[in-house]
Amino acid sequence: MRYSDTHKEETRRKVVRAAATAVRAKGPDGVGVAEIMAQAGLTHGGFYAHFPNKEALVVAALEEAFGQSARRFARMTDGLSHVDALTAFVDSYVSSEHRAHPERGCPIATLSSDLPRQGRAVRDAYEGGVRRLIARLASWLPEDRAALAPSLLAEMAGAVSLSRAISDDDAAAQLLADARLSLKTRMGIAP
Amino acid sequence: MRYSDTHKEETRRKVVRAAATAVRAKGPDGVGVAEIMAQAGLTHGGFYAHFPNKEALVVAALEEAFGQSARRFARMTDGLSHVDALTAFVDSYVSSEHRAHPERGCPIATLSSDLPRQGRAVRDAYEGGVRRLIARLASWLPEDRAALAPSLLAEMAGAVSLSRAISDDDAAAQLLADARLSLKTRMGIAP
DNA sequence: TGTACATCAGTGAACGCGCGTTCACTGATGTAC
DNA sequence: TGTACATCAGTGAACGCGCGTTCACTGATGTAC
Repeated sequence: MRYSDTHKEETRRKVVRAAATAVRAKGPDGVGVAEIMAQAGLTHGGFYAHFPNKEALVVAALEEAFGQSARRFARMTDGLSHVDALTAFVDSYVSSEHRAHPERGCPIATLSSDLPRQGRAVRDAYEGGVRRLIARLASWLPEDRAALAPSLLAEMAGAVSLSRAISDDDAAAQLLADARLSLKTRMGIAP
Repeated sequence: MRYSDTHKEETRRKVVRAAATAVRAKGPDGVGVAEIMAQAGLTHGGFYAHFPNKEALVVAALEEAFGQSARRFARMTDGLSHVDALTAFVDSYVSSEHRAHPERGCPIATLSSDLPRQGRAVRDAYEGGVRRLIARLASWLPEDRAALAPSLLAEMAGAVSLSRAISDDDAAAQLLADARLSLKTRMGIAP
């Protein structure tokens, strides 16, 4: 083997990370293979040494994006009580910061309407990510509210998503603030 | 004039209606001009007698889609008290029926993630539709809750949107039911 | 240690296809006489 | 009323372009001697 054992794997990871950003920024059908490869510092021809086709890259990109979110939230909430974890989660998810940066945000808020139109493999990867996020959220909720996790996540993603359609920053911030209060009330952690 | 005065206008309306359905089903970038023209019973070449370009059609399609929703809700809530109108609105928006039919549903629930990536004209048409829907919703709410309209709409659209990512029908129905209850509580009309 | 070789990650030209758009043409229909 | 004409909504071939994918080739690097 003329390259180090990990060389190819490292390249693959670079491509997947570039794809995770690009897919969130432009949607699965809005980015091209060549564009992603260029962002990883490569040319498009080498793509098929790593993936059988574009769909496989989109699947990997989605898993990477959900994984990034998961790791970020795990770091952020590590060691906190359930109540503090929920507060931190809501405050960082339903935020102007998240509204402004779809390319590094939650795939649900960024890709919800693209996904139902994708192929089976992509939809499955997406649904898996959604399910894991719901499970994490449920684990922080009091037992008698854990079943609300899916509709709470829907409210969070819906708020960020709609806030992006509102060009007035103040109006968008107000929407997000109203959503945070509603969410915390439903979670039983409102001040 | 060799055709009736209204002939061309009628054709245009047919095209716009076909586009309103196709755009919601496949997204603005997922449908082709030829496909929409075929669905209106025409060939693609005639398209440019009606629209300067595809973007203009997408704008018209969005306005048509928002208009259809508006007319449907107006019909549904006509003559009802504010409380009954809100109930009817929530029950029909946050429903399994809506989840199952993006192609004739609310553009917000169907296109939220595509829209931020569209051109200016399309985003403006979308934002206009969003604003009108928020205004209608606000007009039904008690005065001291009218400001919640944007975040209520976000919760509704988010619930329908996320329910489409959940393949299990029962789990999706439960999410929608939880969302309806939450919405009615926030509106002050829960039983 | 130095040299020839083998490997394969990556390159870049080329392909087929679908799309938005253009344009010369057609033919149905209203108007003029 | 009947016929020739003018109009223009609609047709369909053709275009340029970008995209996903293929493939013959390159050249950097580890291995064998």
